[in-house]
Amino acid sequence: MSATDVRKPILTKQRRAVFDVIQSSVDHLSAGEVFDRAKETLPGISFATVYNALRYLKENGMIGEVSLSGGPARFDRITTRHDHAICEACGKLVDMKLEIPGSLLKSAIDVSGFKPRSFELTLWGTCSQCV
Amino acid sequence: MSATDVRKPILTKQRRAVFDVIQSSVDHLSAGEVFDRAKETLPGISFATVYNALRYLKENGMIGEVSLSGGPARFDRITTRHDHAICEACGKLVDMKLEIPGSLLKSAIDVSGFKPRSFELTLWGTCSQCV
DNA sequence: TATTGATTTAGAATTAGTCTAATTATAGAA
DNA sequence: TTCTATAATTAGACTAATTCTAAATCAATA
Repeated sequence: MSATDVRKPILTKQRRAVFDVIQSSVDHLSAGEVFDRAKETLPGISFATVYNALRYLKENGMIGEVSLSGGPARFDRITTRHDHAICEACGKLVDMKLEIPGSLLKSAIDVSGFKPRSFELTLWGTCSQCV
Repeated sequence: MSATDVRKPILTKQRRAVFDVIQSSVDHLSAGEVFDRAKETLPGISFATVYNALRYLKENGMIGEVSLSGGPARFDRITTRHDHAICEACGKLVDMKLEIPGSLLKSAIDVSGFKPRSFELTLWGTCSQCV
């Protein structure tokens, strides 16, 4: 789907169930966790459909994805640009909305030579519970 | 191993082979790619040893790790703090050394409440070859 | 209603990474 | 040097995460 394609996403009942699971959770769920919760409303839903739905929703900008090292991908109900802090002790993932200076972004674009789509600052460290 | 532990890492010949593979590649190799190349100098090396060595070298600050969504972890010969640009079309990973303003880092620490260990700006977009 | 294309399903397959138990290598003590 | 303890390596089984396949179902529309 190209950037100029503005068709409204088709939400089947399976896709809606997956979407609702993500929207209703503050946490960043893995595909397995989404599957477990989606089954509560749609007991017959299959694992493959959850994966298909996650990909579809992501491609249509309805959910976000975060990948951490050493674990499954996690899905994010926030789709606007934002940042993450990751606790290396307990794995906690915290959303942050930081103001990234335009000059920093400009130098990233200049140095890489990339056409930018998005960007994110990630902070690794220890959360207040784990210190 | 704690931050105050300054013992010199023990480099067996397998660990050295793995280290050399990563040092001699500008690309960010996956564990599988490291295994293939390490076998060229050490034909008997096993997959498990490559994983063990990668973990050991990482814990001892001799290599870095980058995780992208939808793919295996990749290893990085650069161990000093730096940033990455990722091409969403071809998967290319480009190293960048950006000057992250202290004020930005401070607000990330304040917002998250984390004790920081490291941080990184990631830029997603399209590289010059893929535009 | 019949057709067509998209979606879902179950389960197999694949990929990435970890674990286990036996073997081998290494460093230090006797 | 030989013995002993510890650590590292190996092969292969295992687990977890994700993707693929082919058949069945569903939904829109001719």
